[in-house]
Amino acid sequence: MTVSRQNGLTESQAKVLKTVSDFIAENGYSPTAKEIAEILNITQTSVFEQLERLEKKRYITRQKGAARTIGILSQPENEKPVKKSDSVKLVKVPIIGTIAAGAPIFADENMEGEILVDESNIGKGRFFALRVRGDSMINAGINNGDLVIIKRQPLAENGDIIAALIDSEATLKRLSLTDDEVFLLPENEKYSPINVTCREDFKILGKMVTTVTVL
Amino acid sequence: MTVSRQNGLTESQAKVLKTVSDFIAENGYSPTAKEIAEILNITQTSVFEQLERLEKKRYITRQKGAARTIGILSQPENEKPVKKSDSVKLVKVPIIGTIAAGAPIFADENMEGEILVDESNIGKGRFFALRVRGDSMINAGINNGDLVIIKRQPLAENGDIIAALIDSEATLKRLSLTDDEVFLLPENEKYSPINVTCREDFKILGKMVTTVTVL
DNA sequence: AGAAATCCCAAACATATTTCTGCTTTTTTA
DNA sequence: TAAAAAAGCAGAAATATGTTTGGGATTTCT
Repeated sequence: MTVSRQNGLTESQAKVLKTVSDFIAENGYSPTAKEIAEILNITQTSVFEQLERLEKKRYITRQKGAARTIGILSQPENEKPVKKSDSVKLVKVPIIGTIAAGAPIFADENMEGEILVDESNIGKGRFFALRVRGDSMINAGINNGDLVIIKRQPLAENGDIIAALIDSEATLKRLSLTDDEVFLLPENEKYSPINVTCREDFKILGKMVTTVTVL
Repeated sequence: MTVSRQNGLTESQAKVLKTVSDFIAENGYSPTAKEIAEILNITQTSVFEQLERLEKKRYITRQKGAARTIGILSQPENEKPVKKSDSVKLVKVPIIGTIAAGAPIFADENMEGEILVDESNIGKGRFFALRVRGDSMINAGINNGDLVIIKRQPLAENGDIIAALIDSEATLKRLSLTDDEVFLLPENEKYSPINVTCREDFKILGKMVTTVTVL
C-alpha cells in the first residue's frame, strides 16, 4: 500500500489526528490512546507511536504522563520552500524550550533544536526562540505552537511583548508600565493581568521580536 | 466561619468550580482531582466529594472512571434568590474629578466626594467615579453631569466604554480595536473618532461599569 | 539496494487517576 | 437542639492510562 502524504502527514497519521480531533469535538475532552486504538482497530502501542510523531511534527501537544491531554495545534501552512538568495543572511537561533501564553511553564535550558531566521527580520543581538503553549496571546496573533524569537535584554518598554520569568517559570505577555505599577497583560480576555509590581522573582528575559511558524 | 451561598453553591464548592474552570481555560483540558487538591491545599478525597456535589447540582459533568473529563455546564439561571436587604453590600467609590465626553478635560486626583454603590452592580475591583462633562457620549445614554463609575484596569475589550488619558487629559470614549489600529469613538455624530494607535501618551484608566444619575 | 522511517503487534511496566472505606469536625437545617 | 448536610482527612483499592521493550513487515528515501 502506498502511503501518500498530505500536509506532511502520512495517511495513518492523518487518520489518528482526525480521530483525535473528532473525539474532542464530540466529547469536549481528548481521547486516550486506548480509545483511539479501539476506534481505528489498532493497538494502543501503535497509537502511542503515532501520537509521538504527530507531536514531533507539531500537530498536537501532550503532557507527559498525564491522561487526556492531547491538544490540537493550528495547522502549519503547507510547506513553504526555503528561500535561498545570497542577499539573505540567516542567523541560527536556538530553541530552548516552551513558554506559556497561558499558565506559566517552566523554561528549561534544554535546547530543543535550532531555526534559521533572516537577520533582516530580527536585527542584531543575542536571540533565542521559545515554543508557545496556550492561547493567552491570541489577540496579538500568537497561537499555540508558534515559535517566538526573543532578543535577550533586561529592560523593555511599555507595550512590548516580553518573555519573563516569574518564580522560575517563563511566560509571554505584554508589558504594561503604569505610573507606579507593572503588569503583564495577556492578549485574551479570558485571562487576567498579572501584577508584578513588587515581585522579587520577576525578571525580564527579553523582548519578542518576531514569531515564526515552523512546520 | 459562615459558609454563605451564591448561585446555590457553597463557598467551597464555588472555589472548586472556579479552580476547574480556570484550569480548563488555561490548559485546554480539565484537571485531575489531585491537581485541584494541590491548588486548594486540600485532599484528593475532599475534592472528589465536591465534584460529586457539583455534578449532582448540574454545574459540571464527568465520565465515570475516566481521567480529566470534567466539563463545565452553563450556569443554571433559574434560582435567583431575591436579595434581602442585609445582602446588599455598598461600596464606597471616590469621585475624583471631571471627565470629558467632548473635548478632553484634565482629570486631577482631587477627590470631590464619594458615592455608595451596591457591589452587585459593579462587581469586585478598584473603582473610581468621574463626573461627565460634554455631550459626546449621549448616544450611549451618558449625559452631561452624569457620574460614571470606572473600574481600574489597564486593558479593555473592543466595544468597551473606557476612561483614558491622552496627553494627561482624561476622556470617556468607546474603544475600537481593529486589526492594527486603535480608535476612541464618541457616541455623537458631531465628534470624530480619535486615532490613538501609535500615541505613546495614551493610557487606559479603566472601563466604565455603570452610570449614576445624581440629581 | 541498503538505510531509515513508518506501521503494526504482544506483553508488560509504571504511575496517574478515580473511587471506596471509615472516621472527625463544623455548619446548616428542621 | 438534634439531625442532616457539608467539609475535611488518611489510607488504600481498583482501574485507567501513558510508556517501555522487543520485535516483524512494509514503505520511503538516498
